[in-house]
Amino acid sequence: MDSALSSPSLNADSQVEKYVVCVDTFKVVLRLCKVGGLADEALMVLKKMPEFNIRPDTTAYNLVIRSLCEKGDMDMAKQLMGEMGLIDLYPDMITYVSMIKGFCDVGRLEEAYALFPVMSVHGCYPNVVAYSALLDGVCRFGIVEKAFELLAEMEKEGEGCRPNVITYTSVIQSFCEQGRAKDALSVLELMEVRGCAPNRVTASAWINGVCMNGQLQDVYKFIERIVGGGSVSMGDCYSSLVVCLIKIKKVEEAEKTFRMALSSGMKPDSLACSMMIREICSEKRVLDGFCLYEEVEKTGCLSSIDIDIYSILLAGLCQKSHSAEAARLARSMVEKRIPLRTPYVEK
DNA sequence: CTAGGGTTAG
Repeated sequence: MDSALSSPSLNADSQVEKYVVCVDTFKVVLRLCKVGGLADEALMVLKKMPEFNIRPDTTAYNLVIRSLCEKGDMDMAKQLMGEMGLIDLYPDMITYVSMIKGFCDVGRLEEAYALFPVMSVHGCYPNVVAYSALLDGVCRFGIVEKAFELLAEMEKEGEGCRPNVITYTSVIQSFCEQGRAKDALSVLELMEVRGCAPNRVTASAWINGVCMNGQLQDVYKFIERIVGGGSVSMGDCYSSLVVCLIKIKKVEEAEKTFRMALSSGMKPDSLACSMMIREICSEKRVLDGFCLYEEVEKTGCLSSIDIDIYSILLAGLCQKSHSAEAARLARSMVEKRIPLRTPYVEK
């Protein structure tokens, strides 16, 4: 990056032919830096802009600030935010949300808090996203009472601040991860009181947390309860459970659960299907994996399954000389126009 | 640039 910027082809004095470098050109580069996690390079690019007589805009600053925040370099991010004023730019909601999230991520909660009065003074009134970012930090650092206080405050602030399903789900996730099932339950109850329906992400967060804490017995009660609410399907809950069981290496239980779900007419989601079949194949039970695949296919929920599964199955079947099954699978792959992954072509 | 989740190596 450094050499590219200082090379003769990208230089303020000798702009390449007739191509005009403008602020959007730089933003393309800044966006690339951001997705690539190159915060320092982004900063360098930003500093280069004036040499091209281009004044960075708020978006440009936000891209760099966000990169720095993601890297955890909050001192530099803070400095940059301060510098915006020097060229008559003002931080907007995106700037503040980035900063709040960044401060929370590194545990500097006080500084995250301190941004709220500042942004209000500048006419940028905190919204649900800003509050949720702060709340997320508060929860992650285990300050339960403060979390409930903040939720109440958001409710009081009115329309643009009211906690929504994403807000509540984040809180539940934090609590579940910390093994605070009771507190998580209070949040779920609070959602119900406020008329905010949990969704599959809420359920997944819960199931994950409880599984990780080894409280599998509680999972089934929870699933019954949340499905009873009518906003999450049984299939979604069992899919999350299967994914989770595989993650904690309880493969046998995962398989039992998965098969049970299938035979009770649920439609497991594509991730659960993919992971389950992949797992069975990795245990060298390719034929079992293939049978399960065919069974899953009958339910019609295979449309978005990980396409690598086909290659894995086909390669396994060939290797174990299950030619009839291999041929059947190959035919259906051709019909569905599913390409064979290159590493498997030889097989 | 705008909050929350989950896989992977023949």
